[in-house]
Amino acid sequence: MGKMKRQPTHPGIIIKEDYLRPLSITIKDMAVILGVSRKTLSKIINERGSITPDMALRLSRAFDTTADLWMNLQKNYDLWLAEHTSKEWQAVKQISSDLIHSHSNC
Amino acid sequence: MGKMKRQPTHPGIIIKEDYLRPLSITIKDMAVILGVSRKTLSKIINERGSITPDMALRLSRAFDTTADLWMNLQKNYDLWLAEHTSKEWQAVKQISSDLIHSHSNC
DNA sequence: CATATTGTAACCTCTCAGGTTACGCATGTC
DNA sequence: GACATGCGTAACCTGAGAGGTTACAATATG
Repeated sequence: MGKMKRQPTHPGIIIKEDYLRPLSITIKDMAVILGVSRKTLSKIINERGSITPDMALRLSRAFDTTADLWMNLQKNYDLWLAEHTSKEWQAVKQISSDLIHSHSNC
Repeated sequence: MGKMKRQPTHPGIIIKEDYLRPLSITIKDMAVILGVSRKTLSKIINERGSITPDMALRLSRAFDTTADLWMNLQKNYDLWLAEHTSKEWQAVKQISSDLIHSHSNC
C-alpha cells in the first residue's frame, strides 16, 4: 500500500499558518468567531486537540471551505499516528482464499 | 457546498454485505481474525460502533484494502450525522473582508 | 507600568471505545 | 426433546479525550 512517508501536517498548523496569520486574527478572537472556548482552539493549534465533526463544520463556515477538508486533514493525521504508534494491528492476517473454501472439508 | 442528500452507508453495513456475507464468515470468527472482541465488531456491524484508526488498519489487513477506505466511510458518516444533528455550528459566520481590514481604524 | 495575548494547569462533566461475563433468543443437528 | 452455535446486548469496569470555566505566569506591546 502506498503510505505517507512523513507525518501529515496537523490541522491546527493549517489554521494558524494559512488563516489566522494571513488574516491577522488572534486565537482569542477566532475562538469567539467559532463559538468555542479559547482553550479548545488553542489546543488544536498547538497540536494537542483534534478536529471533531462539529469543529469541522464551524471552520467550514468561518473560512468558507468544505467541512470535508478539515475532516480529511484530521483523518490523515490520526491514521498516520495509529499506523506508526500501535503495532498490534500488524498481526492481523489477510483472509486467504483457503478460508473461503473451508466448506470443502465436508 | 455540495452536500450529501442521503445518510452515507455505515461502514458496518459494508463489512457485513460486501465481505462477511459473500465470504460466509461469521461475526464471531471475524472478530477473532481481527483480534478484537465479538462485542466490538458486533457493535460496528449493527451501526452502534465506529471505525477507529486502529480498526481501519485491522480491516485493511484482513480484507487487503486501504485503511483510508474505512476511515473515509466513517468520516463521511460522522460528518453527515453532525451536519444533521447539531445546529449550533450554523450560527458561525464567515469571516468578512471587513474584519480583515479592521486595522484601518487606527 | 498597564494591557493584551497566549499556553496551560486544575477541575468538572459527558461520551465513547474496548474488554469480560452472562443472559435470552433464535436456529440448527442428533 | 436435548444440545450446541451464533448473535445481540445488558451490566460492569477502565481509560481516553472533548469541552467548558477559572486562574496563573510569561511574553509581548503601547
